[in-house]
Amino acid sequence: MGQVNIKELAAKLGLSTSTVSRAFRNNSDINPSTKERILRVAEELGYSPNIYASSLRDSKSKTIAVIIPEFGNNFFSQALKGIEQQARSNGYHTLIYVTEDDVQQEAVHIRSMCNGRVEGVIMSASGEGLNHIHLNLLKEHQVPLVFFDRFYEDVEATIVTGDDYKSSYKATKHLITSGCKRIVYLVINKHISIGKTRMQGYTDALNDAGIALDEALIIECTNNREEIYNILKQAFSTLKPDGVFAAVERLAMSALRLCNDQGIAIPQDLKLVCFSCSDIADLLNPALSTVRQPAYEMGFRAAGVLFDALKKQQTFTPKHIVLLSSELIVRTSSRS
Amino acid sequence: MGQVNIKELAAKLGLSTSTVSRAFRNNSDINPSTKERILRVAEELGYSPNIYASSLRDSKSKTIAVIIPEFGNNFFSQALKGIEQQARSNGYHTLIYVTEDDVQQEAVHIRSMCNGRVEGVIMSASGEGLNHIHLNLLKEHQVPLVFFDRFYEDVEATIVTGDDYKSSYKATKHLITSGCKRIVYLVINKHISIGKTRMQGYTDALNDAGIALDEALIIECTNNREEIYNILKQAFSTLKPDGVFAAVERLAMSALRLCNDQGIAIPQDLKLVCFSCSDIADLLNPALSTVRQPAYEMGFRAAGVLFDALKKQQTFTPKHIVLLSSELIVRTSSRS
DNA sequence: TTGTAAGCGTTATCAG
DNA sequence: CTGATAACGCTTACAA
Repeated sequence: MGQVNIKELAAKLGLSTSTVSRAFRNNSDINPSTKERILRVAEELGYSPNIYASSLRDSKSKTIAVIIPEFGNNFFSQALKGIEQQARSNGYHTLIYVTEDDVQQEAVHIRSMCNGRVEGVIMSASGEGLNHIHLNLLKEHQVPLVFFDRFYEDVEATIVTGDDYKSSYKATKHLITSGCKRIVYLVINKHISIGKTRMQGYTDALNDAGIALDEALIIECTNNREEIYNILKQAFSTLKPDGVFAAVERLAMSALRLCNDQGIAIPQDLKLVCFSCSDIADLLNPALSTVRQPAYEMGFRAAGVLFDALKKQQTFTPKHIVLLSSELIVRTSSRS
Repeated sequence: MGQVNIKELAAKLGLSTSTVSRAFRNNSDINPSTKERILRVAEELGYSPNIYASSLRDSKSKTIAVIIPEFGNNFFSQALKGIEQQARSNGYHTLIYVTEDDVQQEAVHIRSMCNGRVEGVIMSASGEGLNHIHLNLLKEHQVPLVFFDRFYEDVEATIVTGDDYKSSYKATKHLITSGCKRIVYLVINKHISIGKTRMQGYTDALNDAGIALDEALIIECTNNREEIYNILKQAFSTLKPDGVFAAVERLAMSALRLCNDQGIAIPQDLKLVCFSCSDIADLLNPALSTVRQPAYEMGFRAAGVLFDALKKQQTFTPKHIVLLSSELIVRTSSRS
């Protein structure tokens, strides 16, 4: 690095390193004019304190990490936006890690965070509810953790998530009252936290309406667009559903595409509702009924919880769940 | 931090700190069995080398920074995905900074990167082409920089961007040959790099078709959905356009919404084409013609350039432009 | 193959 | 208000 360091700067100024150091802190006793002179020359020389030395000195990194399962969908980018904004206004730096839905990756990332790199972690879980000893590392290293959206139930940490059960129940009930009898549930993985919770809302709504649960109507998909399409094509042709409740946006989009291709009329032949953070659901053909999660707010709040803990010097966040309510927005795709 | 350090670990093992340190490096001379024993006990005690101490020692942070103007749109999340993936496979950490289209913020972020925090920067510019002395800081501190999408022409760095001029020309020409006579150009800011380049394609296409440029048809919008809507409403009612070319997705979506609301038939009354990375353009009402930028690839390539430079120990990236071609996908919204 | 020791750039403490 | 000094935890010559 073509870096000037504090020693050189001090030498050039005819001062000690301590005095120079003080110029960069706000609380220290220092002659205002000395301070000003130091800052001016520092500016000229392009000096600023090496953060690794500082961090090493007082084990503060002013950095948080965000771990998410995937990237490039509306939900996570909006949540991330909320987190980043919160971090920025708290003067923190934000490291971002993607797991691609792989718990192994998650573990790798977590491990890389236990050497003081970050002061706290915000994450949306990738795994299934078992196998997360890797999170104990954070506890051991006293790095506070906050979950958002997807979480591990047995890990002690604050959770900020949506009222998925309730909204799923509501969405399913809405389909039922709109006349649907054979409602399929589309999900990536019915065992992970959100897939599971949302399914529970679905099954309970069916149950309460006196509709027997047909396991065949629960369709597990993948993350790949072509695969999803083919799975749905196959499933729709054999199952003849008249309603679709999709746990994630991507699945609903493929369903929509399939219906358009196959001439299945929405909402006449089939009604469709899904979880989605898309801001153009109203422009789709037909306009899509959605359960809209407050993604931005979720990120913002989760980060807020973390920074509160950090301010209080807490080494963990209390086991506590913050439920943000989602909104069921009925549009053409599920009108009766 | 409840951190074990190398000294304690060494003591517990009856070894010196150097030997322990060697166990964590791959190249050093060390007895394999000693190494194994060290690693095992380290695991037990939850030890891993403090990265700030390491970074301080050999001024390597294994971290890059990404600076983007905004968050939560398809383009940047996909680009980010490409960058993150590249970083991950190179064993680097990724810091993310958002400027909210504010050059001041950009400067603040840049400044915070010149103390060794990062080894390189990938950024999409927020400013207008002047006023970027703040980037000299990176050069002074020998931190290599790569631009993607939006750049500053006078800054020496590699640029990875789309062939915006060509695609804009093509898109506009397509509208013209589809019969449009009064094509409006929607843009957030016609002076910044992409807004400007895309406008050039638009004006040249008009020109080559013998259509006189009408400045009134260039409509500058904001970033706010309601404001955009109102601006367009006003503009459309007075200008009566029969074609729309939007420099960014968001503007086209508002145009679409407006037309839907006002009963302006697309493509009969008005044809619409826009830059967009949406993967559901085909599902819109009507299916939207788009210029699709290779966002993911752009991020991936930009990061690739940076890591190449890093591997070669270069302190800068050469002034050089990589143009990735966009694809004009004609759908219903602009069919004649 | 292992140990010793210097030093990376800062800052808190203490003394002046 | 300013200066000297030790320490943060690690790595790498160099010595053994």
